[in-house]
Amino acid sequence: MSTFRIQEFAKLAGVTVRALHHYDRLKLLSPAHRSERGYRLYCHEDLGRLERVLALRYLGLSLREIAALLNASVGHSAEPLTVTLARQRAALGERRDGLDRVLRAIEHAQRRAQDVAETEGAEPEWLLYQTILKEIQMQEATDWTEKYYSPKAVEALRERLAAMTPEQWVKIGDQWKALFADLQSALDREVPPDSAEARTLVARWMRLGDEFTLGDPEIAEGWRRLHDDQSHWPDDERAERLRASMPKPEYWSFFHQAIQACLRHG
Amino acid sequence: MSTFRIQEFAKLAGVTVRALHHYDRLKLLSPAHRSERGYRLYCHEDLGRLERVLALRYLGLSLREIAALLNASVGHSAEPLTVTLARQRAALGERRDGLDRVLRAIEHAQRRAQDVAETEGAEPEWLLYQTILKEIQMQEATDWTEKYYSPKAVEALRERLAAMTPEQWVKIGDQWKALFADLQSALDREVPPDSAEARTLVARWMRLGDEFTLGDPEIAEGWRRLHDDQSHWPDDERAERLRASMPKPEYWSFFHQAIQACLRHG
DNA sequence: CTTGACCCTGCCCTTACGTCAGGGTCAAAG
DNA sequence: CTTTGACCCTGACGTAAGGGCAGGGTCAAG
Repeated sequence: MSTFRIQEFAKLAGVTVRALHHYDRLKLLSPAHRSERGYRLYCHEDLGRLERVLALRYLGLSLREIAALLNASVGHSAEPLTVTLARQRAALGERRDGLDRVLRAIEHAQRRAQDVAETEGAEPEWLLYQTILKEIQMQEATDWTEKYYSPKAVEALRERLAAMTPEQWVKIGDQWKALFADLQSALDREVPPDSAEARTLVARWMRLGDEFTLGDPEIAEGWRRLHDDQSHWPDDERAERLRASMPKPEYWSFFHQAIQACLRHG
Repeated sequence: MSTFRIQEFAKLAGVTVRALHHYDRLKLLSPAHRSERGYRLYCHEDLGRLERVLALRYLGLSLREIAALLNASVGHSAEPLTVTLARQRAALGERRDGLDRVLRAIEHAQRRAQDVAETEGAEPEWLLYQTILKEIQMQEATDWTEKYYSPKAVEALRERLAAMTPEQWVKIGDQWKALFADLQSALDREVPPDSAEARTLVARWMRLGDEFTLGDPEIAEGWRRLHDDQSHWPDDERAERLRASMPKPEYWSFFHQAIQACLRHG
């Protein structure tokens, strides 16, 4: 049997010498023999294994997964290849969809940039950022949250999102954040709920709420359900962000106290 | 102005505390102030900058690129945002296309696996590997190499690739590799070009050549042009692999010597 | 005997953070 | 006054898949 030194073998398979070193150290592909001086000597059979490695690497599997798969055939077999294939297909499909969304966001921003450049000449870059941010928010807000809204509300929400310009959307988001910041500040300073400041905060809150729901009770109801069911939200990153964009319980209680104080005082 | 400690700020923006530490160390987003005990204190303005950072991160820019963009506005301006947008769009588009190719390869392999399972019951996994390897080869062989082939040859090649089963394709690749290995071995052992062994190697070479070109002189011509123009190949990774799948100059010269010896000896 | 082309191992570098570890700060509660 | 718990800091190490370099050994040819 003819053997190959590492460089020849690397060229034969189209990989680098360094990668072969790496695979050897990971025990993913060790050469059939070593020369008496320690040189790696690969044989033809090693080429077959390497090609299997490269095939799986092409599919985006990690070297650890590849090792598990290839070593499974000799002994304690793990997962059949077909299952891995299906899982990887799903994962890659999600990644592609994510890329698609980002691409759509870029295209959207580019169109807006062009419009603005044509009409005004100047290029306010913040418009681009707003466009992208809107896209992020939309993506984060969808998915599993929909199950809290009635079908009619989902429909209405979609229409609303599509109809709003990014400026409006981002402005609303900013206003909520500013409101939360001011509420936090009020809580920190222990502003009493029956003060004038508290009343203005309540007024802002209610105005913003109307701006979001636009008076649609179905949307308001869905949002309330979504908010109240936080304990059942998935333990997800998106959930975490959504949680951050929700008023905290302290804010709610301050809000209620302020309203009641307002009612009492006439 | 109200300020936020790091955790509040992180929740407000939907990122982790550690990420904010990271951005601070990279001087990508440093808080407006520090408390006298060293606590980071973020202000409302920082939130705007952070949101720009997150928008660009969503587009897949590296933090280094983001820093360059955001710091460019204050001082030595670099590249306008629109240019970055266009470049990133192209890059992401390529990545998505790559994912699409991988997904198609997986689907292809899955279909084959199902066919085989239905007809034979058993599941020879190497068939799946072969399917994937074929896909890799096809992808690597396309692109810029086409310009060496005449349009008719390109057409013929496409048809041929589509018509061949993966087994055939992979088998041919393996046979070439085995041939190269044996040629290398013959060269190492200084097998004379007029020996019987050399003659069988030449015969294998010619048979394989016929199997690839299937007698189409346009394909053979294009392949020769492709081979002879290696000095002008792009300095690409794909080119490197293709180079590895080409017979080396020594092989060619051995091949010629053997043929001439064969002609002389009758 | 030297030169040049190989080969080896081991260590540090990359991205965008996560994960401790060790130690300081601060407000409320005992 | 001290403790407790919730914060905060910095710094070091780890991640995936190798790239790059350094220091040193091997081997064939000139």
